[in-house]
Amino acid sequence: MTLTRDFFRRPAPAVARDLLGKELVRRTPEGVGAGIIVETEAYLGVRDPASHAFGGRRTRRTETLFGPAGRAYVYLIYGLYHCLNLTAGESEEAAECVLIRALEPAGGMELLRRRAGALPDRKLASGPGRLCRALGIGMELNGEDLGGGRLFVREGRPVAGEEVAASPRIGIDYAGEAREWPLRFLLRESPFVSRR
DNA sequence: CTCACGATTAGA
DNA sequence: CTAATCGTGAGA
Repeated sequence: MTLTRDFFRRPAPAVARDLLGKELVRRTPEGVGAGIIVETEAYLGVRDPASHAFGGRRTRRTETLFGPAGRAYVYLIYGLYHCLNLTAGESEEAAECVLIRALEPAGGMELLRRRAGALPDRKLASGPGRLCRALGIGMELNGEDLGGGRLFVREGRPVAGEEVAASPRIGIDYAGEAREWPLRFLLRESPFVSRR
């Protein structure tokens, strides 16, 4: 039912692709919020100019990227928003991960709406910053094991190959030729993806 | 120590 | 189109 470490201990692009249709669940004292993953991006770690770990950068921030697969890598962006990644890859040295970019809200709607503020349901969790806000994900979850119960991924609905589209990643114009690598995966027909 | 800047978002 | 807002990472 819930995905175990072996699921994440594979190349990041495969993990990113296979996460589509799965359900991300967040448990807090206030209640449970959940959503179906509809958009992801793979980051290839030390060999990916778009990755925080590019070139082997191992710092306080990137430490969890160099740890085991199947954990949350959370960071603050623009001093305002959080982004949620799930660590992946067959070797820890590679420092690969998958960015969760958009969810289709699927549980705890009242809680999600309350945290997201005045947004239509289709935008509640559309975008990496918005989904973290809606699910109540902050730095306290950085390094969190996805088997710990506060945050995990489980089977959602099956996804056929024709439903999946790949495209270049968003917001990495600084990454040279890597900005064209087709490492963004999304459900073609989903109205909940962050961009068309 | 300084300083440029970001895997984003909301709003004009 | 720009502002918001602060931790990070590189370099002096």
